[in-house]
Amino acid sequence: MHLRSKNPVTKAPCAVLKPLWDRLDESERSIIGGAFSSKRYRAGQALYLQGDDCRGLYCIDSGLVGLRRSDENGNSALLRLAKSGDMLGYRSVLKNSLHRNSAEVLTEARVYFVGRGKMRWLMERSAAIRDYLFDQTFQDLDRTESCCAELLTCGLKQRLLTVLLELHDAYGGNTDDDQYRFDLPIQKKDLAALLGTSPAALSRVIGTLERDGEVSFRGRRISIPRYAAEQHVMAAQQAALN
Amino acid sequence: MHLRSKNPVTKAPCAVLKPLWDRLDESERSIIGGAFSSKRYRAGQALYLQGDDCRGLYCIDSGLVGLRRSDENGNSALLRLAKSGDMLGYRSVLKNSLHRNSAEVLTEARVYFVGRGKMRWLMERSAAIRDYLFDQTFQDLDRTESCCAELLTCGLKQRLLTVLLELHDAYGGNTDDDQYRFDLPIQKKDLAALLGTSPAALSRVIGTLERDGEVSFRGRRISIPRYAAEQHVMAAQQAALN
DNA sequence: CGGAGTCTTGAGTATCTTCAATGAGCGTGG
DNA sequence: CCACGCTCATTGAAGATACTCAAGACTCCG
Repeated sequence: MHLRSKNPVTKAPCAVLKPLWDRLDESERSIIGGAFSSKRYRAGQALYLQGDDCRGLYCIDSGLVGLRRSDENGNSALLRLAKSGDMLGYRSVLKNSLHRNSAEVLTEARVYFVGRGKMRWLMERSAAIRDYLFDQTFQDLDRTESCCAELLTCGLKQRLLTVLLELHDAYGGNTDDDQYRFDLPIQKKDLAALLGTSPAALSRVIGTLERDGEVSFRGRRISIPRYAAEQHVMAAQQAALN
Repeated sequence: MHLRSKNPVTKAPCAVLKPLWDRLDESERSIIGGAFSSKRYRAGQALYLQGDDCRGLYCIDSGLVGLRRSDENGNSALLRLAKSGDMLGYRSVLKNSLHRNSAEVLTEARVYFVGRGKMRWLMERSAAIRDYLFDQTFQDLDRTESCCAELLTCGLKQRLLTVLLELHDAYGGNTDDDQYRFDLPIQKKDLAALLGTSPAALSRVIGTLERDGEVSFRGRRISIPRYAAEQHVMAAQQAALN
């Protein structure tokens, strides 16, 4: 991008590290700059599998990655989607433990990687990096807790709407007219897994929502009437109370 | 306990801080020793409410505290139980944010408190305290994520068994004979809220489990046949893959 | 004993699962 | 280009699961 882009010290290695980058001093930057390698993944590949031991930290630059947990009965669910800017595996790095989830690439993705040795080394040197990871952990906890709360209190319909609006925010569709529009970036079977249900049930729920005019699917193109979206967001915000 | 127990520097102010205490040096101990105040709560009282701003950190010495989240429709659920050794509110302290959940005392409890100013001050001084909180956050995240995964994949029956076994571990009943036994420490309506269901549904589920011989309720006294418990635990452990 | 809160039970309904069949989309190889 | 196989998506039907509302029973405590 920039004129001096060949100098590794002047730019963040990937978008995900931009906020961290700004907090680092020159020497920290030069250390971290060379620690990352990057790789492209196609949909269907896995960054790591549940039960693997931890090789290092993955930073998603582009694409969508699903975190899947499977149980003994073959049941599995997507705990969440990770998108550009998210970091995966930092817990296993810091606790030196096995991965508790699988990370599977859902849409073609570019991912940056730091081996866990380097990662630990960086953690010991830089308070900025420690603080940054601490913040990330808090964010993950908030998100997971909210997800948990929604699972405890809401039905499929509401949860589907929540996920769709999150996808809309993340995948910035236009909100020009009176509809929120965007393209569903993942397959419906993955959307179903994210909601903890079957594709069949999802299909039916979408049917009833369309009948009620709360959402419209045309192929992958999704439209949500502004009134329905805002009503849903209002409720969620009021629940969070801030 | 010890001979010199009157010296505040030599003993941890409460059980919850024991693991932290062992990591601190003399000066850190003397600082933190005077920072805590303690208070007894009766069942039904609240430590704080969802939407309150954060006064400080609560450390549970004894008793059970439920973390409840309510949404706009009056629906509410217990996200989790906190027991002796757990710390509440540290996220709001560190992020300077509002409480996202209410903390209500379910059984008579003793709780230690540190104001958020002191808390921050301590955080800045002591790396041991920071690390300790970081660990706690990780544990919370793991627990919440597992809860979320279970909600996505399991029915009421399994979730009830999981909660009962957790309570058994926490509330140490005897495992002398071929039954896991303990007293249900909370009301059934709270147990229902913890499972995200109604007392009515819970009652029915218990009925079917008793009919199948997987659990037995006599008043508050609960017995779980060893084979049923171990089968359930096995499955869960296999799921965690470590 | 009375009252409040808690727990159980019943009946009807809504939601979700499972299995199976069908259809739609897509890439491969003839 | 089309036939084939594959995965994904939808739909139907039957059954299981869970929810709501409401009535009644139980328990604790004054």
